[in-house]
This record gives sequence, structure tokens and C-alpha cells, in this order.
Amino acid sequence: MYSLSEENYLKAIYHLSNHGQDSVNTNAIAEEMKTAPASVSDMIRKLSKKKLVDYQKYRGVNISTKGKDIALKVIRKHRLWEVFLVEKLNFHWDEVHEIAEQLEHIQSPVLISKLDEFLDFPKHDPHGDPIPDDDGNFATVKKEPLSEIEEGKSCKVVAVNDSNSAFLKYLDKVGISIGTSIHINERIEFDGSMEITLNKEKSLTISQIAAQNLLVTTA
Amino acid sequence: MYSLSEENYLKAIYHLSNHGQDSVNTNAIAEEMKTAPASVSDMIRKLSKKKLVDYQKYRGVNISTKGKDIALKVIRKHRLWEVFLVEKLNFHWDEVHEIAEQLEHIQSPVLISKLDEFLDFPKHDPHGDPIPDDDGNFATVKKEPLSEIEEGKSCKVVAVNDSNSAFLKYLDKVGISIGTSIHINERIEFDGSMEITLNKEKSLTISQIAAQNLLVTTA
DNA sequence: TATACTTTTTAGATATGGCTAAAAAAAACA
DNA sequence: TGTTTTTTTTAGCCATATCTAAAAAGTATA
Repeated sequence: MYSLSEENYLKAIYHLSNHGQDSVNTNAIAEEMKTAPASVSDMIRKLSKKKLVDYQKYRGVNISTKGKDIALKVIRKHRLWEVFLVEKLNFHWDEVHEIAEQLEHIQSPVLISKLDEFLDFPKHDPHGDPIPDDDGNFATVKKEPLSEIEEGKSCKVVAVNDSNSAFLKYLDKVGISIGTSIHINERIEFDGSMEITLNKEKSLTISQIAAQNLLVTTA
Repeated sequence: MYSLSEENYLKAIYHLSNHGQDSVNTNAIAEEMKTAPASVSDMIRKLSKKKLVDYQKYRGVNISTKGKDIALKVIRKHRLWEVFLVEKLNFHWDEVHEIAEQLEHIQSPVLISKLDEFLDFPKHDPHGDPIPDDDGNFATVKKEPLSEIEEGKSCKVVAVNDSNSAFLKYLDKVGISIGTSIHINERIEFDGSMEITLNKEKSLTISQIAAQNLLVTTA
């Protein structure tokens, strides 16, 4: 069994490592975890001793297969609980992250498998992120920021990059949610904003910042 | 906000204090918490400094109003989660305690009020124990061990004294659950066992130990 | 390539919550 | 009431996880 801190570090390292691809800086972890870099060094040494990360001093860390397993289990729990909170308890999608941060550390494999069943085996959380199965596998849809889509093309919202409350509230206000289809009418070059049409109905202008945080698929 | 340890100590002290009536021994707390008495002394001092218990050295502790509030909030959460696990996730009543011990420490008042609503405001957990409301009030049914009921009388099972798994499995096997009506046909003096009839249907003999752990009401 | 800057690690704290062993106080009893 | 036993507390540890300040290593640049 791993401590709450260990689980949180592994989750952060996994996120920063682009799904286990790249090695990760101490400072980046410190920023993600909101701790001092010195604390990160200590914890990294500890995780390394437990073979959860590969680590050479001053060279950054790579998450190990074992570490990735643990990170994915925590992510699975986080996302399942988010579905529960939204679908069953009627939370709004901008309210669930903090609570799921706590619930993701509950230790009980049977609880998670029963919760999964109760929720009818969801494949995505309320923000569109995929829910890994018990073995850590999940479907990857090729998603890119809306800001990358060319003028005249169409796409569908599949996830949000940042699920901070203010951004999600903004999306609600303008009528964008997971599954919304978007047509790019015009890209405004000077500020990166875009004029778009939602579900072939409603047109609006969206800022570059917002477009960068909205993940879409063109498939 | 209080730490996991503080919450567990307060819960233990509340339980041992007979709902805040009596003062509690250091050794009793140590046994309940499965820690060394020295650790209890330390924690008591800490809780006392925070005014969660009244404490004089060598004189035992009394839980304060503030401490009782916290204990009851934790108990409320524990019992609501137990209902969730049994009613929604189809856990068996002997499997839920350990998981609820973890879930009871999740901090989110709105989560609990939404869970309460989702469960349709239950008044009792799966073991028959009352669920305090948000202000810490709960209905008290006068309950006594089955072992205290006289020959020839009838009663109804309202709770179990000890929810250890082996005992609950035994109850299932013989067909006793919360709500079962029991008639005492005969009390066997020499070993304290009893011959009883369940729901006016099935007769069996129950040991003194089992009868002491089964709480009933004659009202 | 030597120097300056940035990143990372180490050293030495702090706080929490636990332990054992010994001392002190209270309780039991002869 | 004095002595023994039990209970409780204190003293001095340990481990986890954090911090700041300083040192060390790596990177960039003149």
C-alpha cells in the first residue's frame, strides 16, 4: 500500500510525463504539487527506492511500469468518482474535482469494481477524459485544442484541457459541453480568437485562451 | 479542519463515553484505538488544548460539546456511506465497515447532504444504528440485548451490538436480520442460551453470546 | 572555456503521530 | 495506613512529509 503523498506524486509525475513518455523535472513536479523543490527531491528518492520511478540525480525522473500502474489506478478511481458525483448526486461538472481528489485515495478494489458496475461501466469522466480499465488500458481519441483547427473545418468537443471552475462555468454559459459540434467560421489572426457555430445553431466568438483549453476531435 | 487521527480519537471517546455521559479511561481508549496508552496521553493533551475534550491529568477525559459535534458528524458520514454501500452497490452488511471507516473522513458538507438526499434520508444504517442529522440529533429507540428479554415475551431486532463479520454471517445463516420479530419460547438457565421463534415461523436455539449481541426493542 | 545563471540536492529544521521504558500518581488491599 | 498493583504520564526515541537556506551540479553565454 502506498501513502496518500506517494500516490499524489505518482499521479503528478504521470501527468507531466505525457502518459509515461518523457522524463520530468523536479521543478515541474514542485509546481504541480505546490511544494518546494527540496521536498520533491526527497520524495523522488523514496519513490526510486521503491522502484516506482527511475531516477538519476540531476537528471529528472521517469515513471516506471509499476509507478504508472499505480498512477492509472488512482486516475481510474478519480474519474469514476467524478461520474458518480455528476450522474448520481447531481453535482455540476465544475464542482467535482476537489471531492474526487479525496475519494481517489480510498483503498478497496471491490468498491471500485462495484462502483464501476453501478455507473454502468462509463468510458469517460464528466470532463471527457477516458477512464482506464482495471488493467490501466483506455481508449485514446486523437484530440487537439480547438485553437489548432483550421478555418472552415468542423469538429466535436471531447474534453477540456483544464477543468478549473471558472472555465467550466464559462462553457456552460455559452452553451458548450462534451459532445457539442463546432464549425470554425473564421480565425481572427491578430488575437487568436475564433468565430464558431455550435451544433449548427448558435454562433459566437471564443478567445484564444478558451480555444486552447477546449479539446476536440475531427475524426 | 481536524486530522484523521483526531477524528478517530473523538469517535472512540464518544463511543466509550456512552454518548457523552461518562468520563473515559486512557487505557480504554488505547484498546479501542489499538495504540499504546502513551500515544493516547499525547493525543488527549492535544485534543484538550483544542477544547475538544475536558481533561485533567490522571482523571480521564470527558468529550466536550464541540468534540461531540465532530464525533457525530463523522458517525453520520460513516453510517450514510454504509447505507450507500449496501443499498446502491449491493455490498453485504458484513462487508461495509472497513470501507466506511475510510469514507467517513471525506471532507465535504455538500457531498454528505447530496448523499443523504440520494439515499432518501435514511434514519438507520444497515446494522440498525441511527444516523444523526446534520445537527447531531438522532432518534433513540430503547434497545436491550435479547439476552435480557424474559421467557414468553416478544420483541423485534433493531440493531446488532457488534458488527463483526462472523456474527453477521451467522445471523444471515439462521435468518435473523434487522426487523425480524422474535418470541422467546424458553430460557435455558445453565448456559444462558434461548429457544426462540422468528417471525412466528421458524424456531431455533441461540447461544448466550449471540443473544447478548442482538439488540431488540419490546415497544 | 571560464563565468554566470538555473536547477537540483543536501543539511538541518519543524510538526504530526506513533513507539518503549521509566517515573509518577492513583487505586486496591492487607 | 503503609505497601503493592494498576493506571497514566513523561522522556526520549523513530518515521513521514514538509520547509528554508546553502551547497553542488548542470546549462548557458560572453
